[in-house]
Amino acid sequence: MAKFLTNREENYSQWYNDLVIKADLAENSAVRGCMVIKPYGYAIWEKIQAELDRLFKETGHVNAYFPLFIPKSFFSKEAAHVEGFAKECAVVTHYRLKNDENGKGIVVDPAAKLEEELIIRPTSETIIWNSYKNWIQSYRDLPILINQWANVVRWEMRTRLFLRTAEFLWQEGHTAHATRQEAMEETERMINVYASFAENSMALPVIKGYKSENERFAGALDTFAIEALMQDGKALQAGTSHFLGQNFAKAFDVQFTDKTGKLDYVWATSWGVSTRLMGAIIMGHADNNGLILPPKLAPIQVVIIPIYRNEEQLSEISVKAEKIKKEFLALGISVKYDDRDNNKPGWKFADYELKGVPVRLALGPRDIENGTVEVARRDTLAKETVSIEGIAGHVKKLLDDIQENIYRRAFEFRNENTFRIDKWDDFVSVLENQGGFIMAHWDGTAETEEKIKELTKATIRCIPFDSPEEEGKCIYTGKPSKRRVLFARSY
RNA sequence: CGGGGUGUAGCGCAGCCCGGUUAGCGCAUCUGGUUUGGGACCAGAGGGCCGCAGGUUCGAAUCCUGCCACCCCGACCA
Repeated sequence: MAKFLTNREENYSQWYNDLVIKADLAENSAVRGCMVIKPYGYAIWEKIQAELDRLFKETGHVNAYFPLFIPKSFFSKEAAHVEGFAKECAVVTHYRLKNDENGKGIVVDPAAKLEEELIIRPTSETIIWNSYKNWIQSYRDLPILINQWANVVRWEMRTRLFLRTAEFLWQEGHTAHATRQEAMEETERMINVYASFAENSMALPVIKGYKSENERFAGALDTFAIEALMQDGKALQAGTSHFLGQNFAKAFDVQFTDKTGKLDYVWATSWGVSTRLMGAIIMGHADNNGLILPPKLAPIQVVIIPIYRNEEQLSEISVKAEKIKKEFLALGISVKYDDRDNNKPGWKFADYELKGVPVRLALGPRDIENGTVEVARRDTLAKETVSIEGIAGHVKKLLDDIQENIYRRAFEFRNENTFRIDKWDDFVSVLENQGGFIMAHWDGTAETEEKIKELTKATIRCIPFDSPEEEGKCIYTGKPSKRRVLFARSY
């Protein structure tokens, strides 16, 4: 089986690329590093969006929209921020084209040079804080809890569908608060929202923690992240939440009068997840037969495939199938009845497996006769024949079961591939031979972190919130350390 | 951005080294028929600016130059 997919064990990254293309999620476009997200892939993104949007609103946030373009001068107001993003910015310098004088197509009109160049947003802190300046005068104007769904551009050297593209879709929350504590609470709240989304909806266990100074967001005082382990033993940063302190308020001069009448700078956070989550879902669950979508994010949760020898049988099956379909819809289960006659059932079975549809029902003459239906689950590929009576309830439970099972599977995989390591040689050999998460001591210096990265390509993914205090010696320098941190090679 | 590879029908590829009839194969597509419980079969048909732009030549998919895109390995990064 799976003769259309590269084997995962043979070539992991080719397997990933094949899967994205063959499951019809996305493809490369004519523009370097930019992808076309195809309807099936976009449908998954829409499910992700819908659930996250619900969670954001539940925690008091509202949506708004800010411009795609950021004047260059805004960008340079926060020093660390510009430093971090300068190398990957797309810049608009002109606003008009004209016919080439040699009659060969069109050229940029040099007369139409912009007074001030516009940066295509790689992230929106600066353009947003420029607005916040006008919105905030008093503590009564706070907090501001805004999220925006947008596209951003980061001119990446090397791109991969969903994991790293020059343009990507994301959401970015930008909040403003009266106190340090409130902003810190918000930063924590949102990393928790991301973590529970990852675990409950994406069925992927994640580790929450602080980023080391090196890995922090440009302009942040603290960055929290969730890190997931992929099947090839590499880590994927799945979401970040930043405590920005008063950096952007100071850069954009956003002050407010507090309850005591004193002027102070506003405290800020920002937080985001992107279409990269698609990559996490793929690499977290999929197998050699294709995608395995968590039922909660599957655009099609159940597919019904008719098996028939003639038109008569088909119409009989179709009547039954449409009836079942209604029962599913009544329970809020999304279902597709695939009665296309250009492919045989076996072809459809393989195709829906490739696309990761959690549950497949096959309905044939045998079933019509016996009042049964064949139920196949994508996660285990197990098949059973059950009574057609009460099928919707049965499948609903099965979907919950699949959601739970793939989470458990990913959880066990992560546990089996998380190592507590105290010797440098072991550290290197685990990274070389199997990958995975490594919990090891670190002396807390950026130099050591840098050196370890240089030698092993592993970085500190995060300092887990729940990493207990424990006396130890740095894995590389042997200097004293108070807690273990999470190392891994990463995407 | 450095090193390596690739680009020929919707997809996967052969042809290129050594220039020369009408550019070929498999899958897919269309038509007709037989089929349909794990990627069906037979017969026929359609589909090509040989990545793009220049150059060499009587003649270029094939040789040369430039550009574009993709893949792999580095540096950078969500």
